[in-house]
Amino acid sequence: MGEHRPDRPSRRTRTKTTTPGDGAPEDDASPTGTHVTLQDVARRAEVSLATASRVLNGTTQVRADLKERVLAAASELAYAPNAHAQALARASSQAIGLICHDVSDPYFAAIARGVTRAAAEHGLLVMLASTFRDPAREVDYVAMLRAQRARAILLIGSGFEDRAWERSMGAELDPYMRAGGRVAVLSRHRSLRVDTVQPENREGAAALARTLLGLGHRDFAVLTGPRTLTTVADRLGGFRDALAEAGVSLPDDRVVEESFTRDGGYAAATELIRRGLTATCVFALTDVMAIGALSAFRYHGVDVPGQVSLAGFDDIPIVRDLVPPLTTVALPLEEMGERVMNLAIREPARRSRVERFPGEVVLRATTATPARRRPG
Amino acid sequence: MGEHRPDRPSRRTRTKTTTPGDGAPEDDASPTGTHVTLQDVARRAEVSLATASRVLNGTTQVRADLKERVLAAASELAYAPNAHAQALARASSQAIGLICHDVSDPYFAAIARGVTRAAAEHGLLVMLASTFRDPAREVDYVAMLRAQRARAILLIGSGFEDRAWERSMGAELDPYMRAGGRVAVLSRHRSLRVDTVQPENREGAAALARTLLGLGHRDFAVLTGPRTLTTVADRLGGFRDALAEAGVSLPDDRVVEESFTRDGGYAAATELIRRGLTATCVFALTDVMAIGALSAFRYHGVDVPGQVSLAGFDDIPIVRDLVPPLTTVALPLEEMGERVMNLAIREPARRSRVERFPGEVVLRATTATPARRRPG
DNA sequence: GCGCATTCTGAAAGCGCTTTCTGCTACCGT
DNA sequence: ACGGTAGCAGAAAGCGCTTTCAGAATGCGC
Repeated sequence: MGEHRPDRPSRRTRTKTTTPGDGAPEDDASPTGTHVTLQDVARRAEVSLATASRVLNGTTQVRADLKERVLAAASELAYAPNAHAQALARASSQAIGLICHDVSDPYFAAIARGVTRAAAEHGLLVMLASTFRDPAREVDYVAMLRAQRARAILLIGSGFEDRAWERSMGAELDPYMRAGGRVAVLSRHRSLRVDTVQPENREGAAALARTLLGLGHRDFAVLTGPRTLTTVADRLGGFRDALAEAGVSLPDDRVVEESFTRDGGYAAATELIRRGLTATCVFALTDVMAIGALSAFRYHGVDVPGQVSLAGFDDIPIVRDLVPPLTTVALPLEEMGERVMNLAIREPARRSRVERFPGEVVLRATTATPARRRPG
Repeated sequence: MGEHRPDRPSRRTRTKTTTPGDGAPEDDASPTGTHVTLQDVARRAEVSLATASRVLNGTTQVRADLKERVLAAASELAYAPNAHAQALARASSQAIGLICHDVSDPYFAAIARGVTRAAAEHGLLVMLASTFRDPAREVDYVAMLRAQRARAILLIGSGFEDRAWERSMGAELDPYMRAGGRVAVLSRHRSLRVDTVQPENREGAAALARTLLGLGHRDFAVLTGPRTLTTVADRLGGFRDALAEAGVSLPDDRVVEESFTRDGGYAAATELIRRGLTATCVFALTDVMAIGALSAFRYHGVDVPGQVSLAGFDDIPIVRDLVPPLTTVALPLEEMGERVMNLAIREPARRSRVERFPGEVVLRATTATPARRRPG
């Protein structure tokens, strides 16, 4: 019946619980406890819920004056939409999950940087989980992320070669993916048929081996992490195979296994020394281990590269600042992080994509031609 | 996209018809698109929604056989509760927000490690945001986290001493806190009345200054980050004041400002050299800058600590592996991360708590008694 | 055997939002 | 002038869960 009133009639319609005494100052701020809802905004703007929603989302054209009222109301009330309600209503969330072993490891930190950067570009929030290398915890996190209806789950870091783990991981991941969840992994392959960013560990390690061989080394030792990690298998395998091609063998007692950490590297190098270091060149499977090894060598008065050459893998940013700067196989970590993120939110392909990132051998000063004791 | 669920009313119909109890228990694994809901579980267990919910939450005693049926159904369907729906219904979420400048900075990485560890203990998920030192982005993230109804928001890293920023930050934080959101910060104080973990930057820097003075240095230079950061003000202030107490001044041209990064440190040190380095001791306001500085000195053939001593601040893990190992002021970064997390989820106090963490000067090998050119 | 307290179950009302669907007004062509 | 169409506002139906609330079933005392 009514024309749209050109003038504003008394504000506040049948407000149920609006604060009485609508004095001069715009008193709205409920003192505590409850959030401002879209309903509040709509009421204050004297429009329907639907209209308020439309204005705020720009879904549909809304008459200019209404639009303005809504916007004003929203800002006056400092309205923040409830992302959970939105996620529920839209059946999709604004968050992606990132699972890695340990954020404070420079390798993961660099990748996480790439991921968060890429996520920011898409207006996504990153939920970060560190498993501290506990497979069970990894599965738990996937469950949580699944519950959060994360738009995608990113698994960063080597998978475990373990049947039980693969099974329970699959039990979480399968239903997640079946329901439309996206999964992408960095650096793992076995048993997971998902989009993958794959550093060429095997080839990189092989290339490194050849380079080291080219320097004249014939006597190697390797500092490795847990053998259940696919990365270990690949890097160690690639290295060993390339050596074998040149007729150089890598006896088992030259491979020292420790945890994939700085301290692990330190311990492994120390163990090597204890066994009576004869190798002229040591390959630490990750830069982080190499850092520890370098310190161990220094501590024990073993000159690098004078007495022994040392090489790592990953090229985390810090290694160029070491003394001597570390020879390593460079991986574009941050870029890999961006790629895995982008893979995950891209339209799913019929079959899983694999993006390979070759490693580039970068020779720095921890390696030199073998100076002593060449194997006869 | 077709719905293939015969036993499930298609979305958004107004059919009130609950499917009558037709016997045929079969058809579960929905091929695609839609998640398993509690409704599905209840139906399969032939109990009500309420009962299923109660079983899964252990809210109330439920008859043993029903309980068993629900549990079985849930596991057979690989049910994962929708955290958004839970958050909505319970009006509280399982996630906390962590805002830092850059995860890949070892300082933040170490803190993030502590935070994620503590969060895991409480079954919380951490939503991580890197601002890349952009104040506007920081405010945006708070808005997002607010929308997510994050249980708490953790602001890690120095705040900006900037009126406009403080205002817009407050505009987000105030309503959030008023609605029951918890906020805790690490390393900032101005303008935010919230629970705080406070490294004693001023005192730490002062203690460092005194130690350095004690070594015999009288001629200092400082490598600093952006002056709008409170951390810069505190560390620089503390250092300068302690110097002043000993009658040593720190002229402005001895303070080089660069970004708070490794490259910033490198650039700042290079600039110092360009100006004709006369100081016998250089204080880099963060270890990360010190790392860059150390490399710059090495590159330019300046011996540390032979020609110049160098000290940092924070004691990030890597600095003990530098050559020479870096003298610095140690902060228990990981522990601080745990504390700020715990502060945030603890019952809010009537007035904001402040937990102070003193820095401990740890002398390593980048500092020595001044070997040359003593002033005066 | 009956009334009443005691459990436990299921129906239903939200939580805050999006998105039909319906219905209105204004405008168009003829 | 009239039907037809476009454009836009509002009512209401969910999204998947938790949690009252009321009702059914059981047990007890007398």
